[in-house]
Amino acid sequence: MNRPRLHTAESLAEVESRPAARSVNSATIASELRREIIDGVYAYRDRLPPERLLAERFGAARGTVRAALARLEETKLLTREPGRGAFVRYRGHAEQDDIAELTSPLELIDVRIAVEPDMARLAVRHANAQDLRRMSDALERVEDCNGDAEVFSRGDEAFHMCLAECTRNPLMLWLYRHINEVRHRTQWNIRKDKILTPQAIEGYNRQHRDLYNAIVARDAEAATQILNDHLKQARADLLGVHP
Amino acid sequence: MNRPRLHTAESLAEVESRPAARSVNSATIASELRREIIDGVYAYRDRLPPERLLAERFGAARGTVRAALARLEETKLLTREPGRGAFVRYRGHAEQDDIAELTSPLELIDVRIAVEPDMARLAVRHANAQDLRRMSDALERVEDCNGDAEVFSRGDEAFHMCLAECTRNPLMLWLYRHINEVRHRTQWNIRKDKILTPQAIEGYNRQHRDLYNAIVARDAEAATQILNDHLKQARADLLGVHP
DNA sequence: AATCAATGGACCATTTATGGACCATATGAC
DNA sequence: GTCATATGGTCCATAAATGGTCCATTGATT
Repeated sequence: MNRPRLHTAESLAEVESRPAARSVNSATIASELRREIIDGVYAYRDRLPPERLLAERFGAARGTVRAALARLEETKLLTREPGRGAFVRYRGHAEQDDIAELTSPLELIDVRIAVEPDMARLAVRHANAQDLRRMSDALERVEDCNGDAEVFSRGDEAFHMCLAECTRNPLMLWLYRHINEVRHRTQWNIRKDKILTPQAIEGYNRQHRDLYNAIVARDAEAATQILNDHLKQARADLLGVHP
Repeated sequence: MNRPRLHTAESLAEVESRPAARSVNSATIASELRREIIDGVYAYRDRLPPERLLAERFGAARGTVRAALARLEETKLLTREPGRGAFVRYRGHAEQDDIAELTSPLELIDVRIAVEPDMARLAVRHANAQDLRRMSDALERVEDCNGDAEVFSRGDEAFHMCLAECTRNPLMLWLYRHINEVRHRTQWNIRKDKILTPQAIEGYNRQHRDLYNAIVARDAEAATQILNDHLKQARADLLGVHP
């Protein structure tokens, strides 16, 4: 039946909900909304109430609210999209929110570049025979993906997870589990098909094999270098797909 | 969470025109369901209520709920199976073991050596003026420890935390918060007095100052190198106290 | 008097939500 | 096995919501 047609006669009842004294100017509205955004009243990617509702709430005209929103948009706290609404762009406290939702693919790869090369060094130092066997298994599985982006992606995750296990460092393993979780759950995986062409997969697999050999040979410098190249390449592929 | 509308005295005027006084949009529905999944309202492998029921609960059309569910499925929190329902795919991290208890100081420093040097590189790339100011403040505080190991230790934690914030990378920040938490809570802190002699503290502070200057100068290579030396020294000091 | 912000109203283009209907599959009762 | 029911998957035409824009008017400050 009839849906939200809110702003009808209730405006009369809302006389008290706001001070609504003459402090109705765009600046105060902007600062109040800014505070609410930073305080997390509206979380990252949440939609703010429609301009018409905000106008009612602040006892101001819609144009005034629009001026306030424009300020917040300039400050990068908001983005506004015609027909859709105003959305929070400010990424507040990662502690309470879903970290996978807050992390962009570029930020993810930057973290991986920071962690994994030296993780390979630790892996060389601490991997035992059983670790190497598991790594070899993972390597074969990811090489058997036949160019399927989805299968490769899962196998790749498992392979890198193996590397983390090779370090035999519980904290490192804990950290990488979470990195991998973010990687697995990041919504931008949509681009995978564009990035993971059969040729790209072949290249990645070659690097995987090289990395495995370096670890078996206990060549820490080579392993670090290979993984660094591997991730830098992934970063370049990520950037190259859009602009 | 974000219920801007307050349902106060609307009862009289609102005979029937509003089944649900919320701004119904697929994004908020998705956000609410995601929160419930992560909070464990629906556990791993649980089935969510049927779409038609959810639609009723949220006062939205089924299509709107479906849009929200589609989003959750993209981020791998759900799987939907025709004829059966929508099932939670997210495994809440059991967090059974306290990672701080499982980590030795050597393992901790190994992880820090892996993470922090490249973290400094990201900091150089992304720090803004406000970040640098905060870092400068932290630097002064840690330099004012007067050789007190405990005070230095806390200030040092804050300084390195500042560095993590300089990266402006939410995932990196999230990870380093946990590294720092482990560092703070690890019980092996007993050796601190043996390691953190006034002379050692002085040396560390010199490196801190150098690191800060390198970041201000946007010299990524120097910053990386300094932090690497800094942590390698800490590692050596840690090992040197025992053998 | 001039200026400037705010107001209130109207209209536009875009996007989303709605309310059906029908289908295919899965599950359980018989 | 058969059937009824429940569930997700799909499609469609319509309605509603939303930000973007313009404009004449008002009120306060300068």
